[in-house]
Amino acid sequence: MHDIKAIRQNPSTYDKAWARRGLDPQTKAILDKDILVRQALKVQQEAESARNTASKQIGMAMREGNKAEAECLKTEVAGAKNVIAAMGVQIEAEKSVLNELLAGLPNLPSDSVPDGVDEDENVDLRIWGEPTKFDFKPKAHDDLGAALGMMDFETAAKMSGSRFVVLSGKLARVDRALAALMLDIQTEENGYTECVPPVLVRAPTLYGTGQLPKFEEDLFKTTGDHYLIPTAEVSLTNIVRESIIDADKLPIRMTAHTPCFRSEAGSAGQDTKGMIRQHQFNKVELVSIVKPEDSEAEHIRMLSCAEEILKRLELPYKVIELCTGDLGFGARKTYDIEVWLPSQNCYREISSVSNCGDFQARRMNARYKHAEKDNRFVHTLNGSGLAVGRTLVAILENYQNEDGSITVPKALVPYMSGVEVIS
RNA sequence: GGAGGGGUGGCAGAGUGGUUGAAUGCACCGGUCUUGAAAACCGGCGUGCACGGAAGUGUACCGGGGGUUCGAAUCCCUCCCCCUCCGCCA
Repeated sequence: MHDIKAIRQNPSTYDKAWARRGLDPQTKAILDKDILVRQALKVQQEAESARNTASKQIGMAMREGNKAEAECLKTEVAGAKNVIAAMGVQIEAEKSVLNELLAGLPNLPSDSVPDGVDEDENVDLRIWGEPTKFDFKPKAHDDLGAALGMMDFETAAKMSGSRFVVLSGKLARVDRALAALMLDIQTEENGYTECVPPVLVRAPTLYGTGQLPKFEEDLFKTTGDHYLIPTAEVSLTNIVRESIIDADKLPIRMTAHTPCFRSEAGSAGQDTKGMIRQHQFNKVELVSIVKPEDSEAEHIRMLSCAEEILKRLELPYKVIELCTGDLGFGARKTYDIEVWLPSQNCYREISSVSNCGDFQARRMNARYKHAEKDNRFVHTLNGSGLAVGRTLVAILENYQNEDGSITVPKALVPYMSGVEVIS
C-alpha cells in the first residue's frame, strides 16, 4: 500500500515515477477521493463526539432520576447516530475505491533504474564465462532428457495435463542434488537461515507481497481458502508480517527450497516445449529483511549470492538490470541473471533479484524499532538462488556430450554420490 | 471429525453494560537518594486516523467482522487463531 500522506505531500513525485513505468497520472483521482473520505470522516467524528457526550449525560440523568431529560437526550443521540451511519456508508464506499486504486498501483522505480518500455531496453551489466562451444550441434534439454529416458512429459501430461514433467533416475537426483548444493552455499557461506515454510497460504499473505489483488489469475487456488505459492518469496517475506522487529535482529536472511506453482495464464504458446515454463517447479529462494539504509547494499550482496551458484556450477551467465517497463509490480529495482542455453543460442532468465523497498512492508505492516516511539517499515528483498528446474536445464544443455550423455559439473559430483557422467 | 476452554497494552494478569484506553505486577524511560551501582521512593510509559504551525483536541481500537443498546472489553451472531480430551491419520 502506498503512503497516502506522502502522496498528499508530493503527488508529482508519484506521478513522475509511475509515468516511468508507463502509467498515466494517478494522484489526481487518489487525492480527490482522499479529500472526500476525510471530509466525511470529520463530519462522522463530530457526530460521534456529540453522541458520546449525550450518552454520558443520559447516564447521569438516569442516576438522578431525571427521566424527561434522559428521553430528550436520547433523541439527540438518535440524530447523531443517523449522521454517523450515513457518513459510515459514504466513507466505506469511497475508501474501498481509494484502497483499490492504491493497492493496484505498482512500486515506484528507484531513481537509478534505467527508463524503458519493455524487456528490450533492459541493460546488460556483465557477462561471466563464455557461451559454451561445441564441435557438434548441441541438443535441447528435453531431447537430451527424453533420450536418457529420465524426462517424461507425456506421462506427466496423462495425469496432470501440459506443463508438467516426470523426472526419474539420475535426473531426479540432479534436481535434489542442486537443491542441496544451493541450500548449503546459501546457509553455510552466505548467512541465510534455512526454512521450510507453508506452500499453501491465504489471500492476505499474497496481498502482502503484492500478488493480490491484481494477479489472481496467475495463481492456483484450492477449493478452500488457500492459494498455492508461486514462489517462496511469499511465505518467507510474510514471516515478518504484522510484527515490530528489534533493530539488532536485522538483517534477517532466510532461504527455502520449495515447489512453486504458477498458472501461467497469458503465456499460452510461450516455451511450450521442455521444462523452461512449468506449472510446478522447485526453487531455492532468498529473502532479506533489512533496515531501509541497508537495502541497496543488501541487494548487491543478494545478487552475488545467486551468482555464486552459477559460478560453482561453471555455467556461463549474464547479469542484466531491468528497465522501468519490465520491473515487477512490487519491485523498485531488479537484477536478472540469465544463463546460457546452447539450444536456444541465447541467455534465459534463471534468477531475479529484487529490492522491494518498503512496498511489501507497508502491505504486511512489518516494522522495526528504529528508536523509542519510532517504528519504521523494514525493506524487503527477494531473489532466486536459484530456480532448480532451469538450472537442471542449463546443466543438461551446457554439459552435454556428443553421445547424449551429460557430464556432471564438478561441484555437483559430491551431491550425486560420486556420479560423474549421466548416460 | 466430536466435546470443552481460551484470545485484554512489550510480557504477565484483573475487569461481565455506564466518566474503563482499561486495575495490578514485571519490563522500559526520566528523576530523588548513593562515591558508583543495586534497593527504595517520585513521575512517565499503547497504536491508527482526523483536525492543528505547535501545544493539543477529537475519534476509533481489549483476535477480525457484524449486531443489540442512549451507552459494549463486558450481551448476541459469525469468522480466524490457540489450548485440553476423544476419534482418525502421514
